[in-house]
Amino acid sequence: MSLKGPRGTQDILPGEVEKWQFVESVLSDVCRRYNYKEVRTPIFEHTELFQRGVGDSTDIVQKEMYTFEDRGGRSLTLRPEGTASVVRSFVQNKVYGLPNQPTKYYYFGPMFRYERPQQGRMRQFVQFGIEALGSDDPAIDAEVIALAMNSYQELGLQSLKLVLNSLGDQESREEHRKALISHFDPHREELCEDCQVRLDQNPMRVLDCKKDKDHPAMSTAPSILEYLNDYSRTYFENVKSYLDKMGIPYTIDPNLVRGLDYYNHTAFEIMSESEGFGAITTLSGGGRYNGLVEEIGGPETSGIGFAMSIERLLMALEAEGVTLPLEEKLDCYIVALGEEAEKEAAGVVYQLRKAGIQVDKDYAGKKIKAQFKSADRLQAKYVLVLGENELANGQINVKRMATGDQETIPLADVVEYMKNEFEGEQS
RNA sequence: GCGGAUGUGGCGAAGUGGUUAACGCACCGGAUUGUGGCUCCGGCAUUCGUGGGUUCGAUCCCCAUCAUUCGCCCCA
Repeated sequence: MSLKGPRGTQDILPGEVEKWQFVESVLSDVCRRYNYKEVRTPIFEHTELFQRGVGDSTDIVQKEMYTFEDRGGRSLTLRPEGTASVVRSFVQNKVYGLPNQPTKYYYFGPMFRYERPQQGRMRQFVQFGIEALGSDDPAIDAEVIALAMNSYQELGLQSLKLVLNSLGDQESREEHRKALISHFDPHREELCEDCQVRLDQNPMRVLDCKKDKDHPAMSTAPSILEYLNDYSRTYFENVKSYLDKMGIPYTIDPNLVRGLDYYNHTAFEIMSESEGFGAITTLSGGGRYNGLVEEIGGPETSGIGFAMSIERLLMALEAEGVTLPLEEKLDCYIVALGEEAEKEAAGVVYQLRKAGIQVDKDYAGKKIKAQFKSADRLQAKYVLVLGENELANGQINVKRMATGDQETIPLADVVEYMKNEFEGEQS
């Protein structure tokens, strides 16, 4: 094979795609209950949107974007995440002016990052995410987290860990930033190269460096939580108490820093604690991004959201041995014998399908035995046999595969008969 | 961007410097003349990721390249 799909992409074939459809339907239904509406935005945007939205100093913008120039000389980028686009859409369509704020959206679709693929990391991957724009009530932070946890639980995941932190507001962060710099600066030379850069650009990110995590200065580093001003502290306390009321357990991690620049106040990640999940344990992450809407050119509007990777969700389901309730059985397979019967069978198939029954037949000219074998492999619930004998008598043979019972009925009644069979089955 | 592992027919997996490259699964056909899941028999014929080199000769040795995969960084 000379032509393969690009690196880090995958085909999702039947057998696997049903899982995606199922997951998608469950997530949509959770959103319906929380009253989040679907929004669909383009998968490419002006590069500038991500530079401003996600942040110039982030890894995503610095080295992971799929950026290209179109024929008109515009710089476009395949979206690396969903929030920037949703916010852009919110501003562009003046959604902030509509009644019924906050605006609660969800989305589902492919994202693109130029990275080295490994387990749970693809260059094209699918995210499900939600955004709540226009409220700075801590209750909605809790709602977003609840929706995330609820989604995983609904799908059957057990080994989850919710990690929570507050990054504070602008003022708190500035104080904390100063404290961090004066704390780490004396040790500057002992830190890894990346951290030396981080110390200048975004000292908070030094905290979640895995290379330097054992450095003595790490454990004594000033925590953001100690630098929260009154508003930020109260806000965080309220978010926690809402979670407590809902009975959602969480772990506070003052070192949880999200990789995107736009986060403030509430930040959270959900990890899988399942054995054999692989090196990457983060299933989803999110947080508050007050100020992002203005950054994109809209009115002062607060926002919070989160995104999960469907690939990682499916990995977690696999790791926990969760089996999704997927229907694989075929309703009905029709076996036709002889040229006349073939023609007649085609009509029967058409009528049954129009009546809502799932039907398939042989198109390879197989003999009866082989046709039955196909039916068996497709896990057909019923096999209808139409041969010369039946044709001559205006009848058709109906076999229930699970039991092997069969009976011959008038050909004219077959649609009604099968409809009754399936109605009975569902009740 | 860095490091390790791997690359044989649809899939899984042996193997050797030298004529016909095991085997298992799957698939197709037959034994069974109009009825599936078991058994038996047969078929699936040239291909050893790609390019170059060493050699009388390479799937097996060397180099390069590509791809897959695991991990680091970072994230979803």
